[in-house]
Amino acid sequence: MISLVMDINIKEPFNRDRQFALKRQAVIRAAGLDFCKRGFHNTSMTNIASNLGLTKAALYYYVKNKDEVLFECHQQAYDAMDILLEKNIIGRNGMEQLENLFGDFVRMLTASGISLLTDVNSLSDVNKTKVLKRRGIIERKIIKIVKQGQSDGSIADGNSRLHVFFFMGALNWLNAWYDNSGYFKGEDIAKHFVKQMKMGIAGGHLNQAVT
Amino acid sequence: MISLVMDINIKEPFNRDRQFALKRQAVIRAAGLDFCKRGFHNTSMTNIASNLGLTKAALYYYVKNKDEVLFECHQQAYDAMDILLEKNIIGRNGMEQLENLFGDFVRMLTASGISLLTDVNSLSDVNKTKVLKRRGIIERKIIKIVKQGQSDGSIADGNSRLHVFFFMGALNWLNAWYDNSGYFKGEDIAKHFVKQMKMGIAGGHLNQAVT
DNA sequence: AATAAATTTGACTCAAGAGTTAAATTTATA
DNA sequence: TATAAATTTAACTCTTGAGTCAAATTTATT
Repeated sequence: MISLVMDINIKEPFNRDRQFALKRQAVIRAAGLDFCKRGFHNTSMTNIASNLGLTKAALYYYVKNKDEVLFECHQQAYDAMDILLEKNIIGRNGMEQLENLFGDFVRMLTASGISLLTDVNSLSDVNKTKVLKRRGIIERKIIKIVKQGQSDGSIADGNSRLHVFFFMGALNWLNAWYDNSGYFKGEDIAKHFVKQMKMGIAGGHLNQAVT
Repeated sequence: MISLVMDINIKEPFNRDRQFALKRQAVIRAAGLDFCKRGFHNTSMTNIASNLGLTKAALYYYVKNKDEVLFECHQQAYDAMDILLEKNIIGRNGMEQLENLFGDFVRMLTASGISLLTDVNSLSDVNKTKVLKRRGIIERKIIKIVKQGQSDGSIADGNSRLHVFFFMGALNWLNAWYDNSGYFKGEDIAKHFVKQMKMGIAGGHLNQAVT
């Protein structure tokens, strides 16, 4: 439906609404990195602003308050995860799906500048409820994949919830220690983590000897 | 060297220094649980005090300031981990040692009321340095066990640091979601987690088919 | 009973940081 | 050039919570 006469992309940088939205996104992402590195309460709005080369007043041109910023950080991460969940509904069996998904999670967290924050208690009550609800939904989707894998034999029996909590712990912790400029390259971590995740819960035909 | 005439234990409750120390420990532990549940900055000194049935002023009879409380929480966890590291230097091979150790970690965290906090950035610079140093030492001890396991063949090749970061992530995350009164019993989690940790990095003779 | 320790009461100081505002200035758009 | 959007400056208000303090009271110890 895109007309060839009227090129949309070339006008993009002149679309102010679009620019506003992009800058807002950048603000959230930068704030997320700050929160991840120093913690929500150890990061002031002034900090966030000056890390962006901005002023506190300018920051408030893009966001309502600090609570909204934290909330949007969570949303950003969950949006990304939802997309990856959508993308990875394919796969020979539960395990294959899970491998792709988990690898994508790691790649997303190490490459996109999106932070998977765990500080839910610093949110206002309303937003905390929303975030926990959404986290629960994502959690259940992952558990569903695991259960599917247990049905098709690609994933070992055992409490599916604990299976998931274990490797999602690795993911949450990754976000805390991972450093862009550090020793490990994102892709290497992804490969390693997928393998360790997989082996940890691989189905019976792969681990009869060990149980 | 303990004289049989002078019984030490029976006088214990009348030893004021000892009572003071015990109460102080209880304060730290209670604070740790609060920090774990709501976060350091979302827990006021008044909160901690009233959760103990005390008054803020009484709290300051036992601790110097809030920074000290957070610092001692970390110390408490690391003291416990050090003891478990000492206890588990035995074992047929690296993996067996690691299994015992990891299981003990889980049991300790689910049973003792000791919290493994991750908020290091809310500490004063001096204490943050101390905590990170100590965490590094413990990390290296665990990595050493893993490397030993890789030598004796009980643990799979691959970056030992990533091996450790993966399952220690599960441990840190456990502390965030575990709830005393919740669905899972500590011992069940321990058994499950040990298994999943083990399978994730089991040595070649156990997982040739999967690599 | 005398003394020391443990704790309460309640009022207080102080600092940090969120959030606001208005006016001036710069930058982009048409 | 005129207009609207983006940003700065700088000063300001308000709230929260850490930490202090002194005097009174309760509890344990000898």
